[in-house]
Amino acid sequence: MPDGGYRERVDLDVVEERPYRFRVEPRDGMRVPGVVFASRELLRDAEQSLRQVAGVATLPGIVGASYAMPDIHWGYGFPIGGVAATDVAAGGVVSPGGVGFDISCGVRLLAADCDRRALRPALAAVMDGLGRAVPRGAGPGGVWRLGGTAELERVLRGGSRYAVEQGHGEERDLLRCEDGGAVADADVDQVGPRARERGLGQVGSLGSANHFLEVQVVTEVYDTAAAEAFGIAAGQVCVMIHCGSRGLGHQICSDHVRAMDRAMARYGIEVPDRQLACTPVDSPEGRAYVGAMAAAANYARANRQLLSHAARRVFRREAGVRLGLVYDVSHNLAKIETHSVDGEPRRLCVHRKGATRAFPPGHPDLPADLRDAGQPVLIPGTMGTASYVLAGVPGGDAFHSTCHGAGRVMSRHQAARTVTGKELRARLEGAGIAVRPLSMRGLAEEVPEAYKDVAAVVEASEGAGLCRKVARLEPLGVVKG
DNA sequence: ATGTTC
Repeated sequence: MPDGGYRERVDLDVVEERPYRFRVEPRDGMRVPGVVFASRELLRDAEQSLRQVAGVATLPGIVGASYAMPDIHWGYGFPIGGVAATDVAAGGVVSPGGVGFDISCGVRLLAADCDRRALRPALAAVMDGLGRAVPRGAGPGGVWRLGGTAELERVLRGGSRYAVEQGHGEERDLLRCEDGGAVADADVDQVGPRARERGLGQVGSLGSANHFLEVQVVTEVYDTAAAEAFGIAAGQVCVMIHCGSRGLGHQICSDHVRAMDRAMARYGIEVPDRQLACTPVDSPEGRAYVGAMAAAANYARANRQLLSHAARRVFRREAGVRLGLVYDVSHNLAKIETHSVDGEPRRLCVHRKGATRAFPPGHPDLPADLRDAGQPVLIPGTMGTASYVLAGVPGGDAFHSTCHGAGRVMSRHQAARTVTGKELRARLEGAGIAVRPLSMRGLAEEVPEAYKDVAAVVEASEGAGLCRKVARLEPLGVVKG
């Protein structure tokens, strides 16, 4: 793997254009400016990430600006929170670093047909059941044992749709999934043998780090009409699932970064950081990555579908409660979308890395019952803190994108030095939050103080005109790797 | 994020 990272350069010229919007003036090969939506407070110590915004602005075919969301922080090549669109017909590139290692990492929210008071007597049994039913942590293990590579290929092509066809969900679920539960352009031939091997045993598993399954309660509704359209109300119990494509997506990213790093020179592409490896979307290497990435996207969706199904079985058995899907959306993905550029419709490759698509009300790709409210945007908070449901807004900037969550401000090592897992568990249980961790070390690494304040991220996103708040949720129970 | 450094 190329070992990149920006070298120190002269300071960037960053101008506050208006509240929650900063502009990075073009220089040093930048083809477009940088535009960062954030507060001054959220940009504290963001120098490295701003340099990454500037680096992304040098990519061939980039249009508009190199954008970053309020939860911007340092990532591989692109900043996490980065959004960049390239013009496919004008030699625009696709870059695996613009998607990230956890391809199609995302969030799914289910709403229970009960409120927190009704669940209370069964909560401990539900949490115990979830603790047994939800595979998690590093390495293999998943709720679904795939028959072999042929069935893996059906998952890679069919995503949530295939999982539902096999009995792991309801037909209605697919109406509430981005892209109906599967993207169409998966090319399984571009998924290498190691990725396949790693993917075989992990369908239906959370993974580790900031991934979680939480039982939550809606503690505040900001937009009653949108909340009603989404099927949530104050006091209602929900289940939020945050996970991605596990080792399969990680391996695909590694494989295709390597291939592009080797091929780039042939296309005459130079980038200021090897981690920005890319080739034109319309090239053999570009098409190969896009096809493999789409396969990983479907894998991640099937993963969330299977975990939903596992949670449903536990809720039905332990509490007689039914879970309906609110929405499922990714925050690490590149998609070919049509957007207006200088008044002309253009086919763009929109990279969203730690950024969520946020279609406005009336968008034709939204299901009819969500058309008036706009697309639900699901923001997972840090363990033990609040999560949010947002909605897309008219005129949303950055190709209809908004934030994805709280960014880390403390390293795992640093975090684990501030508290033991045992202490943190006691603190959470004391606050009325049931915890079912796999590892105490892993729990300590996710101490809330290791992250930015998700409420500030959401405020800045709304203040920047990228989305609006619909509801706030707080955890009743956490299942973690 | 990740068979947490091929």
